[in-house]
Formats: sequence, structure tokens, C-alpha cells
Amino acid sequence: MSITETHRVEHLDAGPSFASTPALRIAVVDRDTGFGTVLRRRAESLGWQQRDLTQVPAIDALVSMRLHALVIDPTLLGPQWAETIEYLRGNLPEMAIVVTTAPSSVGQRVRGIRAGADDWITKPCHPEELIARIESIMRRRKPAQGLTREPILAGDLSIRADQFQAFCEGRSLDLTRREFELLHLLADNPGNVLEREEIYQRVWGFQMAHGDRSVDVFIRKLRQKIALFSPDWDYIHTHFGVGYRFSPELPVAEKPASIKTAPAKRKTAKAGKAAA
Amino acid sequence: MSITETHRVEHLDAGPSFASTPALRIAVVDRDTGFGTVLRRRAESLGWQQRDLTQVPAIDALVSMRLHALVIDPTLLGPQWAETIEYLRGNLPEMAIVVTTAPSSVGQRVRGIRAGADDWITKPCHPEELIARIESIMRRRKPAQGLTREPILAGDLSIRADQFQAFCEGRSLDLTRREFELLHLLADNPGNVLEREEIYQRVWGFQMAHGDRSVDVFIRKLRQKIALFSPDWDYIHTHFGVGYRFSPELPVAEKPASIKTAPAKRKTAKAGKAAA
DNA sequence: GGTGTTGTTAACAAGTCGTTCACACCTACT
DNA sequence: AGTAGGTGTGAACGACTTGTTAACAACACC
Repeated sequence: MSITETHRVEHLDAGPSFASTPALRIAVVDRDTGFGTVLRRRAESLGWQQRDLTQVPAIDALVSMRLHALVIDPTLLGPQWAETIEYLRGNLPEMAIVVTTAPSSVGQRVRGIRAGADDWITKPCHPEELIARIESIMRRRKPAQGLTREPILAGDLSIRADQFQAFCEGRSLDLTRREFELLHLLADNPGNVLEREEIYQRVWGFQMAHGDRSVDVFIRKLRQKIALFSPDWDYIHTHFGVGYRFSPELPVAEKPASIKTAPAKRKTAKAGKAAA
Repeated sequence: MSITETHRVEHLDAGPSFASTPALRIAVVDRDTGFGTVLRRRAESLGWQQRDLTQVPAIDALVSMRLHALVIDPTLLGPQWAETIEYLRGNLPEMAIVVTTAPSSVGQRVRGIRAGADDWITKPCHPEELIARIESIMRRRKPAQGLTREPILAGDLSIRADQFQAFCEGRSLDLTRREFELLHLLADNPGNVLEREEIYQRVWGFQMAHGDRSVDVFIRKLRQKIALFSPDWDYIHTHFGVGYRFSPELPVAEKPASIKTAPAKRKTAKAGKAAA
């Protein structure tokens, strides 16, 4: 079932795992309480809240219920059922309206859907299908904005996904897109060591070729640009043979006790450079 | 809290004024061309464009078709039909996917809907119902995130959604519809960088085909028209590799050559560049 | 049917950025 | 300590992105 093993670069931060619909509030309007009972069992196992009604409440009451979806049998609405649906749709444009009926004619279904129903299901109907259809309707209003674009604060930096840019005291670090994505990925997993392979796969989007040094080069560019604005912190730490770890730290004074991972003085490298 | 704003903003896509669905592009993938023929009669009378196919095209081809809806019989997709639907949904999140089959099991329907189908209709099916259901799905599409209808003041410009036009000191910039919608979108997210893909999707309503330069061309037209009336401001800023950002700024012409490109770094020492 | 407007597509020019290479330096291990 | 391989650094080339223009197609209006 491994359709895509692309680790999404998104959603790295908090979100609980299930991508399915979070928790919905629904109401079932029907004479037959049996169907409501069966549905409730499944709905509540999903964390949904269900309310069983025997008639359609007034608009004000409906509004205060803040329903995500209303499941309704139009026979309860009398001859003006279509107008009622139209009225509901007009006043609660965000709420899903799902009609469930005994076998009906094409004309009725078309009329109901045109009046504003989001779906029309013929009873008897399996609860699971009803739930799936409600989820499908709910899904339609999500996908516009997917990413969590929360600013990340680390040391003197603020990393803003909505700007594709990092800032230090309000000044832009002037990162390119790849540089930013790399920093964003690292900063989204503070304290974690990320292997080069994983970094490459999640930022570049495909598998790293053997001997590819792109990650190293970009780490260097990042360190350089960051140091221009925030030289007092160490943000990106190298783990030899493994990868890199993001963690804003104020460099400690030389301590012999400090173990290997701390790359104490790298500045000496610059000294001998002039000859070249 | 979905009920706060009762006034829905007509999504930019097309729609002149009538509440019913404007003109949709749909494709029917089926072995039985008869159904497509019957449907076409009705669809074209509504001004819809219909395309009959006997197999699912590649994603690139689908993208360039800019379909609003795809009507498909999963028996054409082979045993991996659910995965295919999932794939389509992932790559064309805005396109409606309507499945039409011979009588099916609850399990199949749930699977298909969970995989991303917006509706599952059992054949034989009346064309009118199919059309009504597609319209219903399309109706759901808009609320994603409406733009403000309040006038936006930015620099010397005032952008009025109620007039579909922008003004500078009372004079109309004479923007076309698309030009205005692009400007409106940008100006409604001041300071934020919007990716081309997102811009295209929200202004044009479709997923951007690879290599499409429409956004760039319209950005240029916008800049040109704006500069005619308000040459002292920079409104639209390019973010290389990402997209555009709206933010009225007075250019810093006074600075001789210091802060413009890359400040203070010898990076400017690029070979032939400095001479110019 | 003609005309003007609007949107799309193609092509070229000008820049920018990403990859690669070479080499210096460092770590870990024998 | 010596060595092999991993990492830091700088520069150059090439691929890609963007600006710009113009021709073309689609559409509404007269």
C-alpha cells in the first residue's frame, strides 16, 4: 500500500496524526430513531457529536448548535420540503445538508439537490456510507490552506513560513528558497539529528545520489548567512557521520569535559586560508 | 465557527451573476459512449464543455484540461481503482470526482469516497441528477477563503471589490477582470509571499500547468498599469523561486549603491558584474 | 461579419540560484 | 601517530526562473 513514501515536508509540527475529519457536530432529523441510534454508535466512536431530533428546529436554534452537518428526511418537512431546504441552505451556507429518503424519483432528487442539499441518500443506508459522504462534503472546504505556517522562534531568529524567509530582529536574512526550506525543516525538529538522506529527501523531494554534497553546501550557506545577523548563537550542529541538528545554543567556554560532539573552535580554519 | 460571515464572496473563478453554476468543463471517462452522448445533450444546453474519454489521461494532460469535474467508471481503472482515485484527488484537489458504477457494495462506495471521490452514483443514472450533483459539489467549492469586500487602501491605490476596479486618486486604473482579481488577491494578503501555484489556483481556479507563465504576464500588466498612475511606489515584489508579495513601499532611490542587492558581502565581487 | 478587447501562449533576454568540483581541514579508527 | 573517509569552504559553470514583448486565439459588442 505504499503509494507514496514521500515524507511530506509539511505538517511537521504539532498536528495529531489522523488526517481524517477531526470531530464533527451533526444532527439527525428523522422519525425513525432507530437509524439515529445505529449511526450514533459509529459517529461517537469517531469522536463526533450527534444530536437526534424529530423535527427541524428554528434557524436560531440551528445556528446556536453550530452543526457541521444536518441529516434529514424530507418527509418530515411537509409539502414545502424543497423550500425548507433552500431556506436552510441560504441561512447556513457552511452546514452540510444530507437528505435521506425512501426510494425517490429523479425529479425529487434533482429538486432537493438544486435546492441546496449536498447529498441525497436512499434508505436503507449503511451508516458508514453516510459518514463517508459527510466527510467527503466536509473535505471540500479544507484543502485551500494546508500548511501550518506558524512562525518559529529560535535564539535570535524568527522563521516565518508565510514569508519563505527568516528574520533576525526584523531584518531579513535574505535566504533563497532552498536555504529557507532547509532551515525550516531543521528548525521544525529542534534538538533532533537529521540524517543527510532524510534532509535531502524532504527538502529536495527525491533520493540523494551517492556523493552529493548539496546538503553540506547549503548548511554552510545557512551558517554563513545566519552568522552575519546572529553571530552569538550556534544554531546548526554537525554530527559526524550522521547529519545535522538544529538547536540554538550560546557557545560555552572551553570545557575539557565537554564531549566530542561540540565542535569547539572551527574559526582556526579561516586563518590558514589566505594563502590560497 | 463557520457561521460568522453570512455574505459569501463569489469565488473569482468565472460566474457572471446567476447563482447557478456558470459554465463548467467536465470529462466523462467511460466505455459506454452512450451515456456520454446523453449527458452531452444536457450539458451543452447549459453551456458546459464536455469531453468524452475512454481512459484516464496522464496527470499533466488532465491538468491542462482544467476540468471542473471528472465523471468516471472505476471499472476502467482496474484493480487499483481506489488508489487511482486517491492519486487524482491528491494531484487535482479542486477537481470534482464523480464515480458512476453499476450496482456496488457499501464497502466499495465507502472506499471510493474515502479515497477522494466526491460522489458515487449508481447507473443507470439520469443525466439531470448527475448534473445537479456536480453543481452541488461545485457549490461547496467557494467558501474556502473569501477575500475582503472592503476597500483596500495601499499607497496611492484604493482597491474596491464592489467595483472590480482599483483607483488612484479617484481615477480608474482600467484593470481587466483577471488583472483586478490578481491585484485584489495580492493586496488582501499584504506582506505575505504568495506562491505562483496558489495565486493561479485562487485566481484562475485551476491547478497551474507546468510552464504556465500567465501569472508572470499578468503581474507585468499590473505593474505597468499601476506605474502609470502611481509611479512613486513599489507595490508588487518578486521573491525569486517562490512568488510575489504585495507591500506598498517607497523605493530607496537616494542610496547610491549600498543596500540594494546584497549588503556588505564580498559576494558582490562576482566576476564581470561590478564593472557595469 | 467586422472590430476591439481580453486572455493565452511562445520566444528571447537578463538574472539568479543550485550543483559540482577542487582542495583544506577534521574526525574516527587501526 | 597515521590514514581513510567525512566535512568545511570557495568558486565557476550551467540550468532554471523571471521580465518583457509580441503574435495568436477567444470572446463580446456593434
